[in-house]
Amino acid sequence: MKLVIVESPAKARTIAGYLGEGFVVESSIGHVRDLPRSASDIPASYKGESWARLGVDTENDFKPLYVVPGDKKKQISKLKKLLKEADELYLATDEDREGESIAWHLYEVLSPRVPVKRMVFHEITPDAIRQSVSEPRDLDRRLVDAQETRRILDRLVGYEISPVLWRLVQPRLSAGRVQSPAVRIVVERERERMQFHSAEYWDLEGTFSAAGEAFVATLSALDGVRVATGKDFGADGAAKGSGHVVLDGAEAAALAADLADSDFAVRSVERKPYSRKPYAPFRTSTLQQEAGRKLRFTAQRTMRTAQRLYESGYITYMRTDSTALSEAAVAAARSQISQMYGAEYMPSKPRVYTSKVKNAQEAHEAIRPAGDEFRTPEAVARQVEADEARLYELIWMRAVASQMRDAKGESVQVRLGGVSASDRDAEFATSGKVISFPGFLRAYVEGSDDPDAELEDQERRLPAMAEGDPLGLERLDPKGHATKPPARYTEASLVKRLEELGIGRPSTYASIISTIQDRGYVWKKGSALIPTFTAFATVRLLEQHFGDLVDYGFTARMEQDLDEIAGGDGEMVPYLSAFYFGNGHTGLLDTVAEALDKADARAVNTIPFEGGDGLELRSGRYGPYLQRGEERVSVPEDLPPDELTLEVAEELFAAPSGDRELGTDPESGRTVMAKTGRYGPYVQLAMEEDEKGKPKTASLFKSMELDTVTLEDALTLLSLPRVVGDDPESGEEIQALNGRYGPYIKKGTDSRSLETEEQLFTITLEEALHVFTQPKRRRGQSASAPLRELGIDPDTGCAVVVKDGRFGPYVTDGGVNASLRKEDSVERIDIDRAAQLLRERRAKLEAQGKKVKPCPKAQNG
DNA sequence: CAGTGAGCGAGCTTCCGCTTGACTT
Repeated sequence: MKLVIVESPAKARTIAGYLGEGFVVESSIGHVRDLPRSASDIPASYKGESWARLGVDTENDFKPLYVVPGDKKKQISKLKKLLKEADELYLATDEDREGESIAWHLYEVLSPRVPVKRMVFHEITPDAIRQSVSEPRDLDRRLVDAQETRRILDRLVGYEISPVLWRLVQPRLSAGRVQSPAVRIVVERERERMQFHSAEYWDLEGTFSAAGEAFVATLSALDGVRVATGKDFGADGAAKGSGHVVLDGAEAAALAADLADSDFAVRSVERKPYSRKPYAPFRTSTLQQEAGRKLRFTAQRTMRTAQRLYESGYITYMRTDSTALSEAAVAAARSQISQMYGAEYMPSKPRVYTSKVKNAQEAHEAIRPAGDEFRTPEAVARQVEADEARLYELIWMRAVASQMRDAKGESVQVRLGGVSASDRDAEFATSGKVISFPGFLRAYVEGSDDPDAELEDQERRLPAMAEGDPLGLERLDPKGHATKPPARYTEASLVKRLEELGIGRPSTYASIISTIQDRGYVWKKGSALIPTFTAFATVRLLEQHFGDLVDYGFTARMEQDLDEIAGGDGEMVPYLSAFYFGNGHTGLLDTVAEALDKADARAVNTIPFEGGDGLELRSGRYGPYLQRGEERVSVPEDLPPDELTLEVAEELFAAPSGDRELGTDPESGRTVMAKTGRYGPYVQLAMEEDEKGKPKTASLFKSMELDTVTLEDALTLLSLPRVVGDDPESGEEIQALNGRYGPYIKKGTDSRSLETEEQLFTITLEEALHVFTQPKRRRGQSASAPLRELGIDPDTGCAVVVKDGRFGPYVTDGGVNASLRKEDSVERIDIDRAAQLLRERRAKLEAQGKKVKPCPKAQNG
């Protein structure tokens, strides 16, 4: 038996059918080994290494530590079992950098004792598969090196720079070769919008008639000088260049009146043939863009739906950067064209699409209907769900249209004009388009991010006109226009931009969008991607200290270097060493150190704010806020940055967010306010402007909410502290109060927490005195009661127990404590594991030069 | 960012790129 391993289970099923008896086809389900993802993935024997967190031994030739992730272990043992029965192994993963690497990892993990062959194919057809079996090659170690270099570089960048963000911006943030430029693209667009000043300009829209047929034309020139359009204005709102005239509303209205009785005639008619080629079949990025524009799908929904179509055998592989069609696909498209649209829609020769995508690896075909005969959308719709049917139709239309003839027609430009009562020459222009042969447009019209551009695609007919023809004037309307800031990115346009820059891969476009949202860099309003204030702070830090990383050309340069490694003109270790330690330039390691040393957290988190003298916009621990002198006010997180104008800022200062009037305190006559502060929601007795001192405040109980708290609740809260009584021994007053850590009672400088907020009002003097006789202890915790007793630690001879603490469950021997790890649980942990954790903890304490407290028994003996 | 009294066990977060499922309700 010969064992063939491919990457995808669906592919394995198809190929198994083509190879038949004597072959078993299985899948690796993607990569089978990787650097440890998080601390819990690091084997215990490596935990102590200084480089364990990176998973790359930077001191020893960047040797990577590979582990088989938990979710892949089952598949590996399955493959191992099959390999025992096999007398030959074919590694048939994709023929690109990642595929070659998967093949190598499989080889390493399976350590086969039978002959191993590398087998590659680009088309999944019986012929292609049979041919590739008969023409195997060897593993390409250089290509594997290039992948490993890419993998390690990404790890070094991500895991060295992210901690800088934790220190200077916020914990849990992330930086990476791909995500950081993506965030920067969105931030830069928002910056442009923030700096944008709209310009107003006017023209005239005239309705004319020729031979009884009406049409519309726009004022294009006045006294021979071109009338300005949107393109003549800069982002600062000022007109740029010369040779045009800008009209304001009054001028436009005056001109309209002046032209009301003028005679108009056609001045020129210019006809041009019109022709348009179809679009290439889909690759991942264009599918995501079109599904976004036409079906309003997110990138994720598109990929999920395509995955189902692929698994059911309706379409070819959906993660591809190629627009190439196999011969069988071209034949299928052509036969469908002649059947459905007629032979005149079919070009004499098949169209060939060559990809212009940067860094394309082209391991697969374009995305198209599967098989040697395309199933019609109607046939597929009967068998699948709505989303799948719609996406299939889109894929089908695009693939079929790509092999159809060009659309043909004629476009016409008409100029017309007249002279006004005060002798001004006004020229108008209009254009039309007539399609004489629709060609591929019969099957497919591309969607657009810009609705105006989409309109252009429509046919527009004009009446028949010739130079010198007199025209009737039906009406003249002054039209005001305003220039608009560049549109925000959508998922579709961001994917397009990333692809243009060669950043990211087909398998990751959708997850890039998810990542930048999950990390809190970007949020969606409708389909627009809006950067958060955190994103501004992060991008600014990265621009100032890691300019190379967020440079849009970084990935392209890396790809060139990887190509050199793959081609034998470069080597991994010197390359990584230069990148990390530096070589005639500053390496990553020093750049990180310098950033930590020089960057000022306050400056980093301050976002430039136009026009606000003495006004600072900052991203802080509690979200974004504005500061002016001593005054501070929160900025709502869902306020798009470009809407934060000086005017809005003033409004925010005037009415701090979330404030609510609850009513009047009958005793003092003061207004009772509910507010949100640094420590959460609270109520307050308002004070007059000129009053001195501080207003009385009280935190809400946990059971209350800011939106629902009543005046009665507020008055109860504000009645605290309550005097419980006097201590008969010392004479000191005992008070019940609500504080930072919840309800408590206080006697002089001594205090004890209470169990419930209710007790603040019900506790008696006797009960309070009893509470004071007890030792201080944390809320809700009976005096250090262990969750479990594990027995005696063989290392120390002390009893070890599991306790629950602030940071979750931990084990302790009375001297040293150690938190349970992700892979541990209170129920399953045993004494051996606990002893191991304690050993590790002791070692770590010693390494940090801290004292290791011995456990009670060791102390005694 | 409103201001009021503890005592106590840290450890982990993060990258990019391949590929699918899932302890249960």
